[in-house]
Amino acid sequence: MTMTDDKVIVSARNRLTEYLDNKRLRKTPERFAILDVVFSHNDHFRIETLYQEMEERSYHVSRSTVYNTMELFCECGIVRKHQFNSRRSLYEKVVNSSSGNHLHLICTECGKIREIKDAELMRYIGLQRYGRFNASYFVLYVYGICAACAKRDKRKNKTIKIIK
Amino acid sequence: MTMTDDKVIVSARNRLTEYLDNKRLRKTPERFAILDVVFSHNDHFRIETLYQEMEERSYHVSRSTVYNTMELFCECGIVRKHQFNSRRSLYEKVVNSSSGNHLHLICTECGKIREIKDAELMRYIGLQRYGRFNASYFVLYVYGICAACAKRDKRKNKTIKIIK
DNA sequence: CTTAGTGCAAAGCGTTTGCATGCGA
DNA sequence: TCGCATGCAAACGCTTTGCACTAAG
Repeated sequence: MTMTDDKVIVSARNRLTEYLDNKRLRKTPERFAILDVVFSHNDHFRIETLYQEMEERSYHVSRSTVYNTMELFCECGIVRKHQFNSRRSLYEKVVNSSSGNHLHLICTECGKIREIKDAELMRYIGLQRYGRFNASYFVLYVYGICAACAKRDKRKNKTIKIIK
Repeated sequence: MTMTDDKVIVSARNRLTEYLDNKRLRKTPERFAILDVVFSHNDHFRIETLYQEMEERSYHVSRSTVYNTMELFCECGIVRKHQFNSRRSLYEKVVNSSSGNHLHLICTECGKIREIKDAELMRYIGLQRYGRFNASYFVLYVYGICAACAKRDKRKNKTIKIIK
């Protein structure tokens, strides 16, 4: 079930090539260079991070190109864009059709994001039908308080009570 | 099960009052005036819209106050903030604990958002447990192509084929 | 009387846009 | 050659911030 990193990136390159062929778009070196950097990440990443990493590899691309390319990747389905907070977007690679359909636990206090795999729940959601709406993928965000923050809050509340 | 609009707003004012009391925050007239405008909406709305509507009512508040207040309302749980696209945030009122837990169908082509109520699915998701993470609410976004866009795409593809 | 809350304007910053240039097909 | 892509810098627009002032408790 699990692919090696090598196979994952090769598969992604193939998917991109196929998509570009279908849409009659150009297979520019920039697109494939950015794809490699994208797939070196195993968690969420920012646009700016990608840009910096490209610079570190001495492969210069403009920020515009990174933005354009990430939009293309989204349409192609090899990455997914998230808007957890208003300021900036976070992206994540999509290894296979089911890898993107996980749920995110988002702490409303510290903002930390944890991914959870729940195959059964995901299957349940995936089986739903929404009339004439043609669903391609879905995202489940669960907001709440993470264990660390809950612990901290508890301590703080105790202190306050003692002071009073 | 359904409350009249009057009861909904009264209930919201009470919830706000209680929250402000607990947190030892001030019950300013601005907060309650904004609350009224918020609850005049039955769908998603923007910050700027709230601001304009306050002006129309000849009740001037600064944009900062609207932003501050909406953040307070989020913490209080009477509104929910959504980041469907990167540009701006959309808000919606939360009438009761279950009203916020619906799913959003988001068209990736035209950006239109439709809300769906699926009590069974919502209950199923709500029953899940996530270890030490204390879940308070969740949001399900389903991305895909809406009926209108699908129709338009179909037409367009036909035309292209004919031309070729 | 204290200080949380408000108003205003400016700053911040991720993202988009316009246009000249470059390069894949 | 054609026009999609890229690079660069400026513009954009939502949101945040700093500071003086106001008013709730």
